[in-house]
Amino acid sequence: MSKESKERILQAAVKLFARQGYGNTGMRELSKEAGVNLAMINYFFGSKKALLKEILDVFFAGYLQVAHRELSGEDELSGRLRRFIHSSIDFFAAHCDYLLVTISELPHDDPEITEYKAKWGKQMVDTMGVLLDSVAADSSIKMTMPPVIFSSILMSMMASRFLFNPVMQQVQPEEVAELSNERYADIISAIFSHGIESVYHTKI
Amino acid sequence: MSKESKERILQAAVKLFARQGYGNTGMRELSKEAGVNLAMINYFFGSKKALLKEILDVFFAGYLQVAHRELSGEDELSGRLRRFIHSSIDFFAAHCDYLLVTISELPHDDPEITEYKAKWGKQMVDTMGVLLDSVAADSSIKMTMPPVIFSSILMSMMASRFLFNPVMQQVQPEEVAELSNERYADIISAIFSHGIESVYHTKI
DNA sequence: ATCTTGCTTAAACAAACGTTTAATTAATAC
DNA sequence: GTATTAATTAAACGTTTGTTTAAGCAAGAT
Repeated sequence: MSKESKERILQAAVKLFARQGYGNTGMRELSKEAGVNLAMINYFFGSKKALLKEILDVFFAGYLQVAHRELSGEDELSGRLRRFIHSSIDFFAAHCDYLLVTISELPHDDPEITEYKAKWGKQMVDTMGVLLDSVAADSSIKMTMPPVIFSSILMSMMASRFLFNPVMQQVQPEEVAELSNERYADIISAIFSHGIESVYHTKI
Repeated sequence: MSKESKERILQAAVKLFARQGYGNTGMRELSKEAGVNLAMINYFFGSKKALLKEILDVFFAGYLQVAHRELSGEDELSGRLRRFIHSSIDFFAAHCDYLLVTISELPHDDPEITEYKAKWGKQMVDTMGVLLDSVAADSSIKMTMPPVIFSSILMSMMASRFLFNPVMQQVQPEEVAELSNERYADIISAIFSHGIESVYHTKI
């Protein structure tokens, strides 16, 4: 039952942290949700905070893999960008709770977690930076929008659907449900690539 | 000292909730930060959760006022959109901690808070919906991107700078510091308006 | 059969949690 | 000056927090 228990704890943690927040979720509630004894959580993960770190690791490691795959191609930029956005949104949809935990805990500056986020953030920016290199080979042009800004904007556009979903679900449930991830990815792709074109005065 | 104390509590709460999260912040820590006796918090606000509600109210009420002001004009769409984005980012910068608290707590589904977020979310979408009406008078075109999606995307683009700032500050401190809010607003404005043009095949 | 290893359990730990109480001080009204 | 209201305080309320302990259990190895 070893692997099963550890996995169940992780699943329960992602679910509860996403819906209630890390700080608002207790370990007893967590152990009950996972159907596991309280002490098993610290047995497998060491501490509550380490459990959060594990979640961040799983999310970033998985997503960086997706990003590398889609951005490393040698075909034309517009196709690569479009594929990247579609795959990102697919990944976000498949790991929605992981995404919500990550984004919710992003602004908090727990000294233990901060280095984690910085480490992953750097890799994220480096990975998406190759896109920017393709758009603007000239470094003087690239100063217009440094990689950190470029990445943040694209990232938050892609994540917006899932971040605001809990609220928007209540505001206009039908409209949200009708729009597929596919079409959402198309919209983001169109807005971003045409928008970027206008910023760099370049055809993508 | 009445107004001073209540105000100091609110300021301390926004600061700590933004940096540590609502659930990770205790009332004793809060009272110490505010330089006020522990019991004063519940004396003025009733409960910890009511304090969070107050923060959401202050942020949304203030921001909706800004949004109404900038979107109610009768001048051409492009100017209105640009002004709206600039004013939004100015407001976000001036109330950064409020924004961070709001966004961080947005995905959590505390039954007491959910109705609050839905109420404000609806007003938000209604307000920004007038923009969409100007872009796409034809309702069949508007179905391409319902108001909830339109609002979410624009909102998260404008907020991205402040959401990711704590991380990006560590990744590329100089690049982040060099970019003014003014130029950031210009970038968002350019990306969004040209991007939207491409989605609706309309000149804004 | 004994030993070892990994998993699971119930119970306990001190510390911190949000909230309430009752008493005291400060300010305002009559 | 006295009565009334508002603000502030220290102390205690009962829970719940995250973590640790020590004992028990199953399974495979020697």
